[in-house]
Amino acid sequence: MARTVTARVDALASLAEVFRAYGYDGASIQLLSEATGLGKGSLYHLFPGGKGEMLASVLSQIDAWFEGAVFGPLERSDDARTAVDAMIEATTTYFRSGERVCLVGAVGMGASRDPFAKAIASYFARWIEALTRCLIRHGMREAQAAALAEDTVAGIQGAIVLSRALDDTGAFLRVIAQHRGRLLAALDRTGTPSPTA
Amino acid sequence: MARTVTARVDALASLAEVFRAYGYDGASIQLLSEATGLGKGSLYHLFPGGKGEMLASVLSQIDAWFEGAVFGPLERSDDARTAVDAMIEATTTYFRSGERVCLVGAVGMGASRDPFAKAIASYFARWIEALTRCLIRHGMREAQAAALAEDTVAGIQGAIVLSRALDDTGAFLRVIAQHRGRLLAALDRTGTPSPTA
DNA sequence: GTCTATAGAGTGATAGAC
DNA sequence: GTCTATCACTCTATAGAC
Repeated sequence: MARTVTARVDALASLAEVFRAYGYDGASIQLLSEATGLGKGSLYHLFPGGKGEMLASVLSQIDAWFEGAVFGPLERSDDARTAVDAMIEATTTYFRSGERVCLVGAVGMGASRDPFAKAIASYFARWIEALTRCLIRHGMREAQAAALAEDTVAGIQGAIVLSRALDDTGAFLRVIAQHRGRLLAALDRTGTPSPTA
Repeated sequence: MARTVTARVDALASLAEVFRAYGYDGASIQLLSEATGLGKGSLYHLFPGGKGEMLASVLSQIDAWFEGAVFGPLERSDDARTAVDAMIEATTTYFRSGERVCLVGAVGMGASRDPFAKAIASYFARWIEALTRCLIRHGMREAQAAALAEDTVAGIQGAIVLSRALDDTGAFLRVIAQHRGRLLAALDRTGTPSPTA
């Protein structure tokens, strides 16, 4: 049992890599088998639901990572400026400045999204919610916070699309910098003034 | 010969629909054949390069449409505010408020993007360039115009990703409204002042 | 007849499932 | 490793315009 759980977790990183590189349809069982070093039989033993369960598990692991590294910190922070900067840094690192596709977003754009639609929607809803709450706790009006959060999350996704399309991580970094600047500027105009009191 | 050209053009719309719905890998020749109403033989006669040539032709047709409906008008307009609004409206309609995926962006995120990388990059580069020039012609500083244009194009792509993920066209409309507001606000702060002179 | 557009059975390879 | 389904693609045969 423990071995199964460990083996599953160990496999997830390799599975994620393949899904990211080839998409859901393009990721063949053979590729997944080679990447994990597990035979086809072992893969189906670990993931009886087949390829669908493999992707679902990967998406769930991604969601958990973001919960721990991005969403949670946003909600728990007591300084919105630091929290925003931490989010920017974490996502820039995670998405490798746009070289690395957002698997959740990519699956959502694809043909086979239906079985994963709930997981995809909740990932983005959670991200927007966490950022919104962070901004509100800083004193921002709810409507503005929600709009800004939605805009920022969309901007990060767009930055990935654009930098992949142009094959230019600079595009990602520039777009993200704009969003960071807007968030910090809006915070400066809000509630707690930074140095002055 | 003329018949061939017509048949090709007629087929492109159906091919595009299938590529959009199923992605490049997921779009089987059988699906493409059913959607166009053409037998496999006819498809391969019209597109000797196979599926790759079909997608390349579709991308090229999309590019041509945007050139005529978006990029060109942006560059030729003599009022930036009107031009920005026209771009917003054209893209909102074209992407059906985010229900319709951007095929160019989607292929760029996918595994089989390599053969189409040039076309994808030039589509986005052209869009950013056209918007940048429109803003510059209005009097905006080049650096600000370029940053704003890049940010806007990324934002539109992100809005599509987000609204598809959340299955909510409202997300698209809200994000696009934010970008429109920022463009117009920046224009108001620039060169030609709107009513006052 | 010639030629082009068409259809669709047939090819080998490879998919996912077990 | 085995199984069946399906993949992209080829090839042959034919229908109709001139």
